[in-house]
Amino acid sequence: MAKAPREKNVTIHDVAKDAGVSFSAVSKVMRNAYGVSDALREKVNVSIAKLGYTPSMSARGISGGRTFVIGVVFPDMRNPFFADILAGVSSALERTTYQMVQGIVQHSSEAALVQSMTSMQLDGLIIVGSVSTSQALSALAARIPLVLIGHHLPEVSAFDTVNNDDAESGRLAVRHFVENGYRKIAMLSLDSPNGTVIQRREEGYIEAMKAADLGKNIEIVRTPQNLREIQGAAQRLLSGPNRKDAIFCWTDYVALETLSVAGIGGLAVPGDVGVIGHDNTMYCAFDQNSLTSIDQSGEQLGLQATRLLVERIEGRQKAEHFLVHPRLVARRSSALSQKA
Amino acid sequence: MAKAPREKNVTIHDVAKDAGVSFSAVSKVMRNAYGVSDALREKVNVSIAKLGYTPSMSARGISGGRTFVIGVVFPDMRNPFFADILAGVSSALERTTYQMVQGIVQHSSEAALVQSMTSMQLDGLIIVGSVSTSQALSALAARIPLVLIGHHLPEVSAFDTVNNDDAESGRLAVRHFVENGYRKIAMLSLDSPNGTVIQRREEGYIEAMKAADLGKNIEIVRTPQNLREIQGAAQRLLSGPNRKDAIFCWTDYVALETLSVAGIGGLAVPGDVGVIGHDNTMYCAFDQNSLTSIDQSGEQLGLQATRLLVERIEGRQKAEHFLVHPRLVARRSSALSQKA
DNA sequence: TGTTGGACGTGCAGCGTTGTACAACTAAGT
DNA sequence: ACTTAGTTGTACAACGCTGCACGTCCAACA
Repeated sequence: MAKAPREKNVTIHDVAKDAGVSFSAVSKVMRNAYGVSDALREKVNVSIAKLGYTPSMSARGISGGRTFVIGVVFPDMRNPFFADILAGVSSALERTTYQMVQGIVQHSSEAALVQSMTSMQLDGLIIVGSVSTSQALSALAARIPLVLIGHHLPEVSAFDTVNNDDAESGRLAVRHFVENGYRKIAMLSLDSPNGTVIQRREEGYIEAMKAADLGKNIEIVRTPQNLREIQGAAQRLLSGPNRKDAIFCWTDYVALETLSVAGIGGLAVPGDVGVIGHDNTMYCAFDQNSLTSIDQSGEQLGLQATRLLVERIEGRQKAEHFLVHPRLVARRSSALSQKA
Repeated sequence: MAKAPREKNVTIHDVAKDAGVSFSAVSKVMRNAYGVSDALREKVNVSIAKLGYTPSMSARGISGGRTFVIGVVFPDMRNPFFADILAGVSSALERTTYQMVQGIVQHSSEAALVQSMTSMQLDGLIIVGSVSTSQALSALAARIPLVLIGHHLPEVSAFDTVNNDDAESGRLAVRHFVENGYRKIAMLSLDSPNGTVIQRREEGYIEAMKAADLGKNIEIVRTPQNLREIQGAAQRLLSGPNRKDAIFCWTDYVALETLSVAGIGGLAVPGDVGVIGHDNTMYCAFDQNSLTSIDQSGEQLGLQATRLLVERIEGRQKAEHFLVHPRLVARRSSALSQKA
């Protein structure tokens, strides 16, 4: 328990002493405040550079100033889709003074993580795929600027949202399958506490199935995010007398697992079964997968969310809701009709 | 620029007023300090629960206490290997009071990110695949408890390290190829500013090639982390008169790309070319990849790093260095000899 | 020469904690 | 009743900043 002796950080006082000015003057320079002569600024900057001073975020935060750090919270780090979102956030932040830190909800609860981040006085938060209620999120939004990615609930006004049109995703998949001659189209969906995103995708699937007069073929199987369970579900859909000839998967790695199960079971893709994934992550394009997938442009989502968040930090009050339109990227895994 | 009116957070003072005690008393309860009666503790806890009080990390940090938050910094979020490390960290933290936040070096420099995290008064830092010099890291370690994953430089004493035996990885790959009848074995490596990890892997490869009397076949191609360049490099290795019959890739997605290039080029795996990846990430097991890979157990690395970091935070001074031994997981992509 | 006002620096009161010094009270020993 | 020691709670000075209220100086103008 003995505390190791740590080097003291350089503070604003050290800089002030070195430059021979008051510490408030240094603070003014740091904040680009009014009433600083060029001479003073220069002196202070020299000392800052000499001593390698960097301001303490904690102190900034506690005394009401900006920390210029935003947080991005997401549920899982295995899905490469989140990397796309982060790339968008990252590039939106590139020309600003903001830094970003991430929080991944794994064992810890979303609430606890968000609590930690809030109490670190971050300037704003982007939460991806939140499992909290609108009510809890509104309460949170009263304490910190907030943007949600993947939160479809009707007309929240305390925070902004950025969404893919997930119903359209479902419709796109079904229509593409139908155009390519598939009929017994199932959906492999997610058993999730955060309903809305996946639910919309299911609704789009159902709607398009009915529109194509395939209502009797509708089958949705929900599994948790667990390879074993996904595998089992895919196996069931691809065997027995009621075998499906096409599967729309809620995210790419489920689709890749489905390809794997089909291969092991001796089924040809796309001949015996078509597969469509979601998110168009980098693995789709590999020749051994050649997976048709629906692109919701994670990068766009991240970019827009960041734009909205920064606006909000700068003072915007009125909520904005941004919708991204998905597009289907066709590859071999759904190309029944083109098949020789 | 108008600042939105935000709800004030509940502070230790609010709790004190509600419970009818001094604010110091509340602080004592929070810190489990000596000299608190059960009655007092009870009263305070009731008020805390009632008001939903949570301490401010910023204030804690500034006044020298623990924040119970550690940071994990890594270079990239697309490589699923890092998810394995985080899973390890996460599970090591599960039974403790520590929270974790992540920082991903993308556009921002590692130094700037680490600076931000340090100035947020995190209790400790784990850096994965650092590009900083040992010298800079030692300086950093003087300010904050530090553990490095993937930093092979000799005998640093200011911080702990956790490493895979990367030379052994290279040897394992070559030996396995040789045992399976491959001879013209190339290595697809990384063109990286952080040399040490990949360099060791290359050294292991070279050493084993020489030991197998294949020194004249040694060929190492380094590319940046960019699918286009990787693709080009794989294509070159797999065509022309000097075509290789086996490729050891520094990480799995490079190997998956190599499988893809082989497929497009009409080469059979494992018949015409064998492929081995590194990290044994989840995609290896899919039937369409069935990629032999070297498992360095990211989860172990994360687990051990976290253990060491917590020890250091609690006061350990002497450096420790932990080495993990890799193992090869054989799948179809390298099974030349077993081929019918 | 006196006055006004703008430009520039300084002083200081917070911000929400930690942790130490200290006061008040209690119970036991004389 | 009187000291002693232990136990419990309070007061308060940090910590490193922000941002406002002032004080000082100097130039320009009447």
